[in-house]
Amino acid sequence: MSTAAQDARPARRGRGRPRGQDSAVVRERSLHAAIDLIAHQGYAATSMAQVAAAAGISPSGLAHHFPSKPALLGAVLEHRDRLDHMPPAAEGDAPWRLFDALVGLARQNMERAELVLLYASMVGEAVTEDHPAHEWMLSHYAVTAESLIGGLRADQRTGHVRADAPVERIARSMIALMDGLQLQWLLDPEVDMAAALAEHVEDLKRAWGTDPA
Amino acid sequence: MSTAAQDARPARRGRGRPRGQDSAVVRERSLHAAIDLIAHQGYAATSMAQVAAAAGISPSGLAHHFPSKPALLGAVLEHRDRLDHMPPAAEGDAPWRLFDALVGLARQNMERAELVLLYASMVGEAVTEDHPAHEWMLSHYAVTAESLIGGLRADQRTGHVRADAPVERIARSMIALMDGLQLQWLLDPEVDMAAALAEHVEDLKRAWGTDPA
DNA sequence: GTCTATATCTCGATAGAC
DNA sequence: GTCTATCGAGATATAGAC
Repeated sequence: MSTAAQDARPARRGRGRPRGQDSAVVRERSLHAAIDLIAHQGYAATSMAQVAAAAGISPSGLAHHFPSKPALLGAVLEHRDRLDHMPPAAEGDAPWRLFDALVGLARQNMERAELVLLYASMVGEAVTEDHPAHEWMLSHYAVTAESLIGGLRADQRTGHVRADAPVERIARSMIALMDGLQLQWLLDPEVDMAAALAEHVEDLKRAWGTDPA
Repeated sequence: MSTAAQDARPARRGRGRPRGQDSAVVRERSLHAAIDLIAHQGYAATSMAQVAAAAGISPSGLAHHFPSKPALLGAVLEHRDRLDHMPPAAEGDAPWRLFDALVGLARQNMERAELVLLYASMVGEAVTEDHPAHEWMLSHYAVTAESLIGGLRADQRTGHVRADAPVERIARSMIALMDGLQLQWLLDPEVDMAAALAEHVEDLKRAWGTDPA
C-alpha cells in the first residue's frame, strides 16, 4: 500500500502536515507505550495521559489515534494475540504437536517478560463480566481449549493417543498449568516454566500416548 | 450556654454516640463491602467512595475505620488469609495429606466464588513490584510452596514418597494447576476444579508414591 | 495531525461541627 | 463515630486553533 510519492512531491516536508507513514509510526509508538504501561500497572490503573507522555505526544494527540480508552485496549489485545498465538492444528501433524508447540511458546516467552506480564495483568482484571476485555478472555480460553482438544482427537484417530484419554481434562489442565506457571515465573525468574511444562507433557505422553518413549 | 442537657440527660440513648460493639459491626460491614467490590473490580478500579456507599456510610465514616486505601486492602487480605489458609504440616500426618487437603479446599471454594474471584483479581494486579499487595503475593506463594515441599519431604522420610521425587517441581505444578483452574472455573462454572485437581493428585501418587493404589 | 484549552467528574485525604 | 465541607490532584473527553 501507499506506493511512495504520488508525483512531484515538493518540499512539503519540513513542517507541513505529516502524512501516512508518520501517523503509523506515532500510532505504533503509542501502542507499545500502552502495552508497557498496561502490563506493569494494569488497565484500570493506566491513564491515557500516561500513555501519551510515554509516547511523547499530548493526550489529545493520542486521542486522535485511539478515541477512547477501551479502543486503545482493543488495539493492545489485538497486537498481543498476533505475537502470542496458538499454532493451528493441521491434518498431517505429528502426534502431540500442539503440546510440544506450547512448550516452545513457553520457552520463547521466557525471553519476553513484557508479553507475559501483559497477559497476567489482563487475565486478572478481565475475569469480571463487565470488564472491557472480558469477551477477549472468554474467546482466548475457548479457542485455546478447542485447539488442544481438536489436536488430541486427531491424534486419537491416527492411533497415537489412547481412545480412552480424557481429552477435555488434559487440555484444561495443560492450559491451567501454563497460566499458573507464568505467574510463578513472573514472581521468581528462577522458575523454568518451559522445563516444568515439558515434564508435564512427557507425563501426558507416558500416560496416554501409544508410542514407545 | 446550653446548660440544659448537661445533667438531666433525657432521651440521649437513641442518637447518642454509638459505642464499642457498633463500631465493630460497621467495620465488619465495610470490610465485606470492600471484599465484594475489590473482587469484582480489582483494587485499582475500586474507590473508597464506592466502598463507603456499599457499607451505608459516608467516605469520611469509612476513613475513620480505615485511614487509607492501602490500609483497607491490608485488612481485606488479612481477612482472606484467615478464610483460605494452607493447613500446617504436622509430624504424624497421613501421606499426601496436604495435597488431599488442597483438593478439599478447592471443593470448598467452589461454594465461595467471591473468595476465588478476590484471589484472582489480587494475583493479577499484584504481579507488579510496586503494587501494595506485591509483598503479600510473594509471601503467599512462598508459604504455600514451602508447606507442600515440607510435606513431601516428610513423606519421603517415612517412606511413603519415593526418594527421587522432584519435590520442588511437584509442589510448583500443584500450585500452578490450582491457580489456573480457578481462572477457568470463574469463567465457566461447569469446570469442576476439585475433580481435576483430585485426578492430578491421583496421578502424582501413582507416579511418586510407594503405597499401592 | 498535533496542539492548547477547557469542561466535567471523581479520586483520596483532611478539618471541624455535632 | 459519623457527618458536611472542601482541598488539590488527576481522570476522560471534547472543541477549536494552527
